Amino acid sequence: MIAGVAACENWCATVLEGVVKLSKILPDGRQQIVALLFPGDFLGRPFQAEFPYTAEAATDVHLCCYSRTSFEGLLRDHPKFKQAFLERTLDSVDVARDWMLLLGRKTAREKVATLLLTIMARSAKPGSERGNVETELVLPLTRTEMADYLGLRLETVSRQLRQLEASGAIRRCDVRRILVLAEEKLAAAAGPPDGSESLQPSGSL
Amino acid sequence: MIAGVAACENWCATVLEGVVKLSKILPDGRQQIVALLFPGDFLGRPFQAEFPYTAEAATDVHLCCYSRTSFEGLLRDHPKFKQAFLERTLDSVDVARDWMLLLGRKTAREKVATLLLTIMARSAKPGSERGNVETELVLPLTRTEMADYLGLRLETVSRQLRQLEASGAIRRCDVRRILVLAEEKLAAAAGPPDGSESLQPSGSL
DNA sequence: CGCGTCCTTGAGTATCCTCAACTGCCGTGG
DNA sequence: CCACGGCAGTTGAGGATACTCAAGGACGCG
Repeated sequence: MIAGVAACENWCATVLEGVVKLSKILPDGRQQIVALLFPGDFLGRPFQAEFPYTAEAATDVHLCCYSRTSFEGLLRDHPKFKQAFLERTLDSVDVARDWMLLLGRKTAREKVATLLLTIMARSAKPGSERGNVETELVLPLTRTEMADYLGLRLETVSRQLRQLEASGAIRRCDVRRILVLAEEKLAAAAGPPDGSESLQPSGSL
Repeated sequence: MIAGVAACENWCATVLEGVVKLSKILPDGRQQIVALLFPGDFLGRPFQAEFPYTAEAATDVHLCCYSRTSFEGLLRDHPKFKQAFLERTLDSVDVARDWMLLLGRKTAREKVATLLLTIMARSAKPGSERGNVETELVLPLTRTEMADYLGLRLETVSRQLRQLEASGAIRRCDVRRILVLAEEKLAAAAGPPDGSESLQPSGSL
């Protein structure tokens, strides 16, 4: 179990529990979270000494760690494993580019609503078939982190959450806990769906 | 040689000449260019029937095309090739995430300056060792396309270019041709460099 | 109890967007 | 040959969204 910032140059890991954020930080303090890693996601950068991000635990995290070189050996020796890793990496590209659309072209309202839907989708247990009942979702991020993920300021995130609540889409039970009252309203607030929806949101890097 | 929009579901290609833009388009018309493909870059999405982007020629383009399945066969049968493709794909993730930082956290000025530097770097001939002389660079994009890549409006791009000219960093010879008078000024306008600079800008997807 | 962190809310503002007019260029066709 | 329309770009005026700054509340911890 690890909490805090990790260097992540000579090792890789699989997230077992919790959420890890990957971010880029400018010298002047501006920060952009570039990915959220949920259980099952891979953390690391094979075939390169430099790890080009800052990895930080967003919640308490359990990792399954291994050395970078041994992971590279695994990829070398097991074609099927390598194939799976390649497909995951291709998915990571798609996920990053989806987020580019959000960062570049969506309004603050749409950004926040999209984030809630994304967290809901990714933190759902794979097996649990949820009906249309109200879903409670636990935010793994602070307001500042949400802002850094969405390209907004924390005050803006706070205000948009309040407005989503006013619209009846959600209810803020608690700072970290949000009840999704009307998923369709939330989806509407998230803006028009991209024409080419990817099927499975799996495989972050 | 191909110009126009391509479906790109059952084939892949390598860009031989020209520039291809990959974009995501929302039903309401909002558009985000998610990658620019220069000569040597790969175009396609193996292991998936859906191609999740719109590919469009930004300039006249020469492609080396092959069927998706045959490319997948190549990956299957040639581990070294697969390795190279995997590393390129990993680089693509990094490139996309670098751009996320730009989209989420940079000002209009910084965005435009960064774009110019990026285009300069990517369109430089690999062999040509350029001294500190003034470099002329040819934009492969219209103002609208630059805006769609940067998450701005075309008017804003136009104004920022004028201001960069006023600052003495560049000179607009022509709508499409820009003379970089002072690369260090341009770099300054592009904002603080990211702490973890990747070494080679190669390998888009 | 006091302090620090996170969050909320308000007031004022700046950046970037919207709308609109105008220019230059180019290809078409009278 | 020149008029015309369309497209790309520039520029200006005005406005909206999101930011900045600031104050205050809630909560946890020493």
